[in-house]
Amino acid sequence: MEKSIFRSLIQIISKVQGAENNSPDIAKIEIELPRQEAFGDLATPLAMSLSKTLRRQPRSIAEEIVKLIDNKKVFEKIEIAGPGFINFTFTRSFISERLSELLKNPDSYIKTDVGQGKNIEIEFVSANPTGPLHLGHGRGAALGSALSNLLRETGYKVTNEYYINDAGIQVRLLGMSVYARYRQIDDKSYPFPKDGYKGDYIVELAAEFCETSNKDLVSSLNEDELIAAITDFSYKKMLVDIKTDLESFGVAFDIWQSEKELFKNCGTATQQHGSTIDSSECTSEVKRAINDLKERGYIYEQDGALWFRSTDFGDDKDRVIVKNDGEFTYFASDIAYHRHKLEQKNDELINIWGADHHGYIPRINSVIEALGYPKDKLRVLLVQMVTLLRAGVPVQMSKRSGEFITLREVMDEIGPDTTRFLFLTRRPDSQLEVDIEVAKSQSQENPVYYVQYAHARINSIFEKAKETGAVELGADAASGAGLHAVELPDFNPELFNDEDLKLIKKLLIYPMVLKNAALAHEPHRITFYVQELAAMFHPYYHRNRVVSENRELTATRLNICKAVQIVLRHGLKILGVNAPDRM
RNA sequence: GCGCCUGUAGCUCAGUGGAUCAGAGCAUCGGCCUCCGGAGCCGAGGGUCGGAGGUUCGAAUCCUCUCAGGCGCGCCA
Repeated sequence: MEKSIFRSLIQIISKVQGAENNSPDIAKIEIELPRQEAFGDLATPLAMSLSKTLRRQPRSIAEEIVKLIDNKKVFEKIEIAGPGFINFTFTRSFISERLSELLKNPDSYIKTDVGQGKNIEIEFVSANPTGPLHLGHGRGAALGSALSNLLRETGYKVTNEYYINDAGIQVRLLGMSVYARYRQIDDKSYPFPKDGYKGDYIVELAAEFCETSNKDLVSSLNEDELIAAITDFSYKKMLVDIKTDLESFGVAFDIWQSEKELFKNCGTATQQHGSTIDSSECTSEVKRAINDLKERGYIYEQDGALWFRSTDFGDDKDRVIVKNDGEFTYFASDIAYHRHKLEQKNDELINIWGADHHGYIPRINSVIEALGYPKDKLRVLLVQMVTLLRAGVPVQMSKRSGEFITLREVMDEIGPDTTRFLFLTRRPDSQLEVDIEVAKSQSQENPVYYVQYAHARINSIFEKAKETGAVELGADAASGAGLHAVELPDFNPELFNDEDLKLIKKLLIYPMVLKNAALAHEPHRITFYVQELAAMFHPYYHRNRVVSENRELTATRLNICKAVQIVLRHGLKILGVNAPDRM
């Protein structure tokens, strides 16, 4: 819908700007929703933004623009209001034509092409495989997958990626913890590692290893080998659990990138120690990355360690990548990882991190620049912390102490749909308090049900229509479950009342909402839109009888209902929430 | 101490590239089941947008300071 305004404005903007400034900045044409209905359907502050460069009064620019727009088929009226807003109101015939398009070709109507086929890679969750996912991870997972869906619907080619930190000390600590629990099965006094993971799941892992492992094989191993075997078993098991939880949560990844792989030196999986960096062909990603930076002159040695000069790119201090004991830091593999992603023909990278990693942003941005890429190639989105309460009392979250509430528990208690919706109705950068008791008790009046109910309700309207034979539904109607693909007789735009029109206009701006949400990387806008749409539909339903004796009116309203359902389904799908036909 | 994020209705939160409204849900109070699903609808009350300055014709929105909460500031991950 806003395209029609764009078209009109693009044609005339250069005329208005005149010869002295003939580079119409189309990207800067903003089209927005007026705050009040009385101000028309869509509005643009264009005249006001032009007034700065043209040094003219906004209202006079607006007048000139309005005079030049000549499209009576599309615009019912164009008004100048306030300091220089141009308000557009569409004609009924244009609205009805757009509604037809939405009904006949929903995909092409909804599809916008802000992405222009660009490859975009989103890395999210990436929790260490040392324990079950907790609620904070759930927030990142909800955001990441919704953003991924959103970008896919707006013309990007999206890859979802999970980075597995399977090479570091945390995994070793997991192994030591499980090993200790394993030994404790026979010897209760066996010491537990000081900073070990204390959760019950560690005990379970030990028991499981005990049950499933080959006894003869185990007894033939020395202690180091046994620890290695237990470590391997444990983190792989955790990874399986994580994948299972994510699946239940409706989150899928295209790539599971192992950190360990980045250290692989032509087929050997052992992590390389020592700071000697060779440049032979047969070398690990990590070493190649460091060599790359070295050649570019950003690496130096000091105090027996190898440093990356990130201060060249605005970081507070330089960062160590190989410690003086010869071990790589976590940062080293992260450099390699990002270099690897950049080499994969990705036009854009997005990382979704917990806010506790925000201090890490300058150094990773430095890496992008040091490798010769533009800084804005990578965008880090921060997800603020989730504070968990149970009946008003904060629950301490710590994997090490073993006291935390898992994503799995919450999904089991309140369901994946509610959990996702809960996360997606908040801006990612505001801290979130979740009271588990409240979330549970609210479940009957949860906003997600409100939206889903609108969808289910429409389905039952179709059933009613079919049952009463008020209109002839196409052949699809007979197929039973899920009437959303139903074929309907045409609608008659003359029958639209004010409420019909209001609802239809809300539907028609949906692509604009998607586009803006995609540009801002803010899926929560869809959540709010979908709630608003449901909040318009329910009252509409109560005041406007859909299935009636009047066949033409029935057909018209069924079409509107169908359009509402199409948009609701689409929006909910982006959010990763079910759109049930019955509840 | 320095840096990042956040302070909006009793609660949980939208709105924050100025103009064109301080809003939603929950909770509270009062109505609606001869009629397509009451997980719904209609209505009411409730906020000096943390505070103080500043810029402007105009600020929840921008600038400065301040108070409060969260999170960072390792040759940890």
